[in-house]
Amino acid sequence: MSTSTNADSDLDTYELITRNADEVVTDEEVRELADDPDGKRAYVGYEPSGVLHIGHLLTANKLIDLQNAGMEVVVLLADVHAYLNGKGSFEEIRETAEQMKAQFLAYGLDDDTTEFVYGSEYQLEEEYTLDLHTLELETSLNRAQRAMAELQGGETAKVSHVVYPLMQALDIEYLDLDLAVGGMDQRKVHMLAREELPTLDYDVRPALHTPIVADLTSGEGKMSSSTGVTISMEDSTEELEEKVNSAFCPPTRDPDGDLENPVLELFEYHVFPRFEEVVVERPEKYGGDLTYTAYDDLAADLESGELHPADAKGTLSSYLDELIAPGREKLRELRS
RNA sequence: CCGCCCUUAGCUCAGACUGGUAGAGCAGUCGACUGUAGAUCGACUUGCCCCCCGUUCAAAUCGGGGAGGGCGGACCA
Repeated sequence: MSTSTNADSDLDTYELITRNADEVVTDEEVRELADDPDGKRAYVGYEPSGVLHIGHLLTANKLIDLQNAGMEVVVLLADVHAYLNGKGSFEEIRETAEQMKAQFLAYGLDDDTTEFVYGSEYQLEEEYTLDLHTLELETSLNRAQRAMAELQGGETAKVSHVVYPLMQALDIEYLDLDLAVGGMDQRKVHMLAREELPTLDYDVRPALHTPIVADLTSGEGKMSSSTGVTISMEDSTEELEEKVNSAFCPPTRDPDGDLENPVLELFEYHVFPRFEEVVVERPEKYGGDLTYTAYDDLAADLESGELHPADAKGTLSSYLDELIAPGREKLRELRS
């Protein structure tokens, strides 16, 4: 398998750190980081879940970029946050967190430069708690509400839901970070952190936000609900093929309306960052194999008609399968 | 604590006044058409009608109790 490390050598550190990011806050701060990335700490917080899905893997790709850039990575296994969100008992949450950790390592996070931290290791201590109460005092309910995660259907807003983002803000200080990473859905949390940490005399850290990939079947962007089909670590090769094949994929990078092309997005954010070379295997009657080393070339060919969506899909599912295979194997071990 | 309103398909909701074991839109599934998907046609599926007790030949519907959710309870009045 041709997972890349060397392919990134032609990118400079700043480009590597920021590639595929939707938003960098702020550019100057991140450039400063890029000047001397060694030993700098970046993090993503995840609510433990037993099986990783494509959304987790998108931020994981970014973490791998950051490791390749020389940074240290902290993965917060946010058990206390999960608890606040009603995800079960601490025991249950820990168990899924351990599975999550194993899958991240199988996926390709570097064992030596990745630190996995449980929230409960420090979030229940007195100092943290008092800081949290200070933040509660400083933050309007309205502000916290805007930063909190969207509620699931039928769920009622609880006090825990507004405490949640405040804790995320504090984590950035307590984990001693230099960079906060998250999907675009986390931007309000990070902005809140940037605004409020100084009131506790803590430093402001830059943030980097990855895109939210459009819903596979509809192509609808950002707001895509959790009802959609999602690719996960436990998908079999066949399920993966089926899901990718049923994905929305007009032969264009920019479909009408607010829609995105999810197949292209998956190539851009999941395949090309991790493979030096993408080979489209095609029967002779359709023109034979094609080889790409850059996403833009593939997208341009899809647009021009040189690459048919059906061939793009077949290729996509086989590369995704390769990415997922180690984690799938790991899950099987864990469950046996 | 008090008052009013809500709870029916995965979702948004009709149906309740005038009891007769449930409907629409969207979603979903399957075909047709496309070398993908979508769009478009064609077909199809979906229900502890929040729970318990009662009235009745018969309860989603009426009565009582309970649970969950929403809104309101200074002045203007």
